[in-house]
Amino acid sequence: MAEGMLSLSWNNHRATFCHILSTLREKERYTDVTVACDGKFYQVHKLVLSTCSEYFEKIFENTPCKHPVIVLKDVQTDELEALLSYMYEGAVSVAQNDLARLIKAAEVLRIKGLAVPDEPPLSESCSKRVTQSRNASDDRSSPHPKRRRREESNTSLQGAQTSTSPPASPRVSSFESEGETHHSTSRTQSDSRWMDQRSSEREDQSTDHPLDDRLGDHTATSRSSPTPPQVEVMVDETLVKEEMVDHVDNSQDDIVDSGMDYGSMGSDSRLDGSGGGEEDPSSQMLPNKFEPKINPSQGQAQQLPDAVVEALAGPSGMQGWLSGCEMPTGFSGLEGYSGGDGSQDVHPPPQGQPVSQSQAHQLVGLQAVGQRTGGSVASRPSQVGLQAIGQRTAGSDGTRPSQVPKIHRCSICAYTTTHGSHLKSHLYTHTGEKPYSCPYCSYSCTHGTNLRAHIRRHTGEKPYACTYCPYRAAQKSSLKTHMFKHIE
DNA sequence: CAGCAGGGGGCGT
DNA sequence: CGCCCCCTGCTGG
Repeated sequence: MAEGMLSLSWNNHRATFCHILSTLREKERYTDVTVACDGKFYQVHKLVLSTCSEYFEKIFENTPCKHPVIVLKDVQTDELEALLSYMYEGAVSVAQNDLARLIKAAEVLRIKGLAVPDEPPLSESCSKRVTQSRNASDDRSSPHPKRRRREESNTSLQGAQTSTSPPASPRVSSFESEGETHHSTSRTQSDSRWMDQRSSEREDQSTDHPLDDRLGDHTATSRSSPTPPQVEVMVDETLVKEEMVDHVDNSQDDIVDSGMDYGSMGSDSRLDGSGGGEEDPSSQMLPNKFEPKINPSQGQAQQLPDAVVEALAGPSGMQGWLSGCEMPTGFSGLEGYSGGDGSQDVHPPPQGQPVSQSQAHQLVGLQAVGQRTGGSVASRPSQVGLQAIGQRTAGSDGTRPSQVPKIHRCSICAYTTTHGSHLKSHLYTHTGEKPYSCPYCSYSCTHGTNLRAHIRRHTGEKPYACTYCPYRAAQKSSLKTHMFKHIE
């Protein structure tokens, strides 16, 4: 720099940034997006999500509302929590058995560094990609040149990979070219420090691995290494890189475009974090509590082999699902945020019913990780999560009987109504949005009627007068009660 | 009494 | 179909 110019470097910038972000998340401060997952709601920041995932980035680009709610269906809460920790802190600990699931979820959400290469500046990546794409096959067979992956266990990996003949992935990027970057410790990047762990990975992203590879990979890792249950997933670490590499190529773009189901709606603050398909109305307004911990028990439920198998099957099956799901099941991409009414015109089978076989299949495919339950997918309210939050259905059999009143169903809970607008207000109970604000105080609510009743408190208005005495009540029910006195 | 939430009906587009 | 309004029931303080 020119003379007289000083380069000020904040040594702890990265650590501080990470810490503050985590803190903000814990305190749910400045959060501007809610991620709903299997009955739980997580208040997070668009900035962080979009920084760590193109998927989220696209969602936000296409979602005008200020505080969208993204409903994730094929991701389980423990996975989401782990991924959030990963995004906010750059690292997360995950049980080895859960790794496959986690990666799978990361793929779905296109989490950089886990499922998607943490792309370096475009110009660079593009050029490289082009040149390398041709060599994809080569890379595939030896994708880890530079990874310092756990050398111990990867022998089988390699075998598996070489044996597979994957479709060439469009997303090849081989930053493998040695020597590219090194550790994130370089000072110049201080601004983006909190993310740079990931960025350091880009060097190894060879996204061209086929699913099969992934399979092999997982199996190998999970089985061959009797290692401790906990695997440290550090972004800088080889472990992650390896996984990432393997997963990257799953047509993530498709996912983004066709939209996993997510619905978004405006919401303010409080969301029900109580989980479970059916919401207890009384608990709905409880502040959402973020649970930073990965739930180990959940992870255990699924044996590794299964997870691996699913992981394998998932991506490939998913594409079809994704592209086809929109129409048939009525999943819609961005819809239902406060601007609209959140209801979807779909004809999904009501609980537990008739999803056509093909649809069922697709649904199954969508349950990326863990919950592939065959035909029963649609039967559990909580599993409907992926669908846009509000949905409507014509007939239970999906045939749309010509004049049966349309049923609008909430896909978060079992609530149904024939009134579209009722669904809308009902959804407020899930999103926490309270559009009606009192001009006199900070009170706000979800019903205009209730607001009016509330305002009477301020105005002192008591519209309900007793016909027998001067008594007046602010609530009709009060007058009713009062009238009993006269009747007696 | 205050607040919440579901249901029904009317009206305008 | 969406919006608005009203009614009602329930809960908790």
